[in-house]
Amino acid sequence: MRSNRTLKRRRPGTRAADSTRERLVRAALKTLTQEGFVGTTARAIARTGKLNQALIFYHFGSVDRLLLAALDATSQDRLNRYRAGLAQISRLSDLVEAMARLYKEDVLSGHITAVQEMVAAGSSVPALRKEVLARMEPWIGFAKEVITRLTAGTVVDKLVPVDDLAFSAVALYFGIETITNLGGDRGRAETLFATGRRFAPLADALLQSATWVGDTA
Amino acid sequence: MRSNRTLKRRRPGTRAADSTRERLVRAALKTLTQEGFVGTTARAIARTGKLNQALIFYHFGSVDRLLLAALDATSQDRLNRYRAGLAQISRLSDLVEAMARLYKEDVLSGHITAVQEMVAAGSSVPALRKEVLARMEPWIGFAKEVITRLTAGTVVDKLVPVDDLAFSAVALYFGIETITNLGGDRGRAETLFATGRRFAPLADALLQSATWVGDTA
Amino acid sequence: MRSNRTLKRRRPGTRAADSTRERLVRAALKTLTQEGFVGTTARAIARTGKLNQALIFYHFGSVDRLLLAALDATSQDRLNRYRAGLAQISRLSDLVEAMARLYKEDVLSGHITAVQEMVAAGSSVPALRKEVLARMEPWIGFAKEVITRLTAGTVVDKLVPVDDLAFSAVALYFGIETITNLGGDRGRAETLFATGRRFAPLADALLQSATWVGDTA
Amino acid sequence: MRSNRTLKRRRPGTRAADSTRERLVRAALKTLTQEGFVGTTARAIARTGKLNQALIFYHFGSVDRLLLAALDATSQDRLNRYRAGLAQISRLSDLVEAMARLYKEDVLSGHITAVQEMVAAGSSVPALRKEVLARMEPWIGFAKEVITRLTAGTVVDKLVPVDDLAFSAVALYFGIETITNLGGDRGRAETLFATGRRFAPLADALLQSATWVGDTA
DNA sequence: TATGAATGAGCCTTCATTCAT
DNA sequence: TATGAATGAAGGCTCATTCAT
Repeated sequence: MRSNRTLKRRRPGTRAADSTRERLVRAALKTLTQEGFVGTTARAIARTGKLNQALIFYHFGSVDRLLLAALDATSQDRLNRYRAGLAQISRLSDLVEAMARLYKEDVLSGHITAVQEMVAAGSSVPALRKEVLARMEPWIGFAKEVITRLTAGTVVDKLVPVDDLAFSAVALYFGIETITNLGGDRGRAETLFATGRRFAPLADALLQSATWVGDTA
Repeated sequence: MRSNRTLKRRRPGTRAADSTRERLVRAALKTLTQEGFVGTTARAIARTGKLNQALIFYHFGSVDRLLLAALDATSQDRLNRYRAGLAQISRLSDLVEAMARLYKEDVLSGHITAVQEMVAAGSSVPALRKEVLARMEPWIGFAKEVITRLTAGTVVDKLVPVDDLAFSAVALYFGIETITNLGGDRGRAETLFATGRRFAPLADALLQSATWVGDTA
Repeated sequence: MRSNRTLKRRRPGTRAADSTRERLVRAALKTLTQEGFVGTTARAIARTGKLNQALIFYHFGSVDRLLLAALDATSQDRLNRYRAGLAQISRLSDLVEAMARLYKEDVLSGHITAVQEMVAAGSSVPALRKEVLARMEPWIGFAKEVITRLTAGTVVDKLVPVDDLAFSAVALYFGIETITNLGGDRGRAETLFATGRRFAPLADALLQSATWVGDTA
Repeated sequence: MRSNRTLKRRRPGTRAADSTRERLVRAALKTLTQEGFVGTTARAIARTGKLNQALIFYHFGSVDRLLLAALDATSQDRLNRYRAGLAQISRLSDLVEAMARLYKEDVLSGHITAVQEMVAAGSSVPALRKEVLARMEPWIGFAKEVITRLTAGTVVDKLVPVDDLAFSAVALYFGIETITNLGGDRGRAETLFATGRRFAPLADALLQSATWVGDTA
């Protein structure tokens, strides 16, 4: 079984062959979304990318490490996008808008499915757990930042532990993606965004009022 | 690839051998929690249950079908437990208490990990998706019932679509379990329960007041 | 592999259960024609006859022995039919007619396919060879009888070894069946009969004249 | 069941590894003659050729496809031999001589047994039928050529459909081989050749005279 | 840097057969 | 006489990985 191997380091000279590495990463991501993690074998990846199977091992040492690298790449890329997209946000209603936009990007690019597949893979394969978890942490940290910013000076900020909120936010996000991926339809997720959009203004108002109360106290 | 097979029906006469079926189901569940889905091979299950590998195919026709049967069994069992445990609940604070208790049961029995593994498997293996999803629906339905009961006559009931809440609740639950399973530590989930416990009374009060408001209107 | 086992004797009391034996034999024959020898497993036979798999072993000791018994039964039955059908024949033209009729019977009953499958099986499975061959010999003997009768007093009788003719006749017969079975169409065999029918009178005439010549000599 | 699989195409770059392909083909052929079709498993072939089992699947995709490739190879090879050997033949007596020589070659090389095994396999395994039949057709075509040449200008040519003769010739050939293979002794086949040798001159004379008759007409 | 070939382990599944009832 | 359950062996095939070039 592929995923029982240990994750040994290996990384040949990072010169011109980077394009091959990139092609491998892209192929891995694509295969992940198309075939699911269990279908993402060395052969399948190579087929998807029209590459030689052995290149996976030459460049990444193992399939798992390629997959992790792919997760890294996509995760980094998306995190940057999210940082940029949410940088100026200070109200829930804006947050919802921005998130809806970013989520749509994720869906279209297929990246979210790939990431979700890797999270599921983390469950399925003990050897991957630690590595996958490590790649989730930045997201929790980022969620924390955003939440902190948005709730600064409100009751929420004072009463609710941001850690819990951040953890829950990320968990909810992946939970939704997991079920969505099972059903193959994005309908429910989109409905959720719509609902969120409807309530954001109200929540913003509540947060505001709560802030004043907090201030007078 | 095991999971590429179709899921053919099969079920030999259900007399005395039921205990074998049960042992197989238990072994499958145990293997799922111990080795992860990818490690839950026919051989591994047989080893865990000290059973002959061929029995899996005699009784269930395929590994996937055994796994699904195991999910069925555990899911049914737990759903009953949850129904019973939450039947009398009408306040959030009670809900949190009850959930915390049930969750602890789930953790101790290992059932929650097994279920989570199967949900992840549903992602990883396209052929399993539909089946796993079908087994999630009852939970969403149940969540809807509970939420409906708890929010009856409050603003929430009037404003927020229960479907969205139910879906989110289940997604959050599995999202939390997924990350928890990655980390191998229950700490974060427990912290969450603690936080929930702290806020439930407040939320109850808010719901109540909201109810009055609604009444006067 | 089923067919690697030795053929041990076994035959429980031949009382009322004969009907079960018969059903098994019929099921074996039917499976042979429908699934081919390799598809004729204990399970498949049991399924075809809606019988319990274990009965095969109870009544016949092994799948191979059931198959051989089936070959016996069908072979005996058909040989009787052929004997009866060709008993009064003394001319080639009559022979062709009779054979065409018998062949049609064989085809309709499916028996010929079953026999052919067993002959092929004899090739495929060394352990079956001797047994199958033994069941072919009566046919060669019968062919010899018929040929002897038909050529009695003709040149052919004096010049050509009847053994060779008989052997060739049977070989031709099974050769035709083999190719026919591959193609799934009886067309070629029927064309052959038509041609035979056309030439039989001529051949009869030749034989006759040859007889006279032989007589005068 | 091995033979239930579909026959997928596959053929890796045909450079240096051709010798492995050849070794596989040879091993398959040898196993076929030594163990019979049913005993010709991937493991058995690998053992015979002292090759890694997985090579079969690497190079041919499936056992059945290797077997078919083996049949192709041997069939092509022998057909060429037969073409060459019978190219100059214009009389039955020469034909019998040439055939006897070629047959002996076939027997010694074991090729005829292998082919016969595959023909039997075609019967036994529905999935192989079409493929095996397709590989028989060239032989029927070749037989037609030879028969046409030999009977050109004779009554036979005018009266008997060559198609029937060709079909019968091939059927007889494989029928003989089948029974021979069952018995494990070549005696009967050789006797047949001897008889054929004895009668060929007579038949040639008859054909000739028939020709004259035809001419005068 | 790339590749075709090769390998050993392992997987799911099925088979013939046996056994207790 | 019949049957459901069980078993050990084997089968076809795929996988991750390595190797020689």
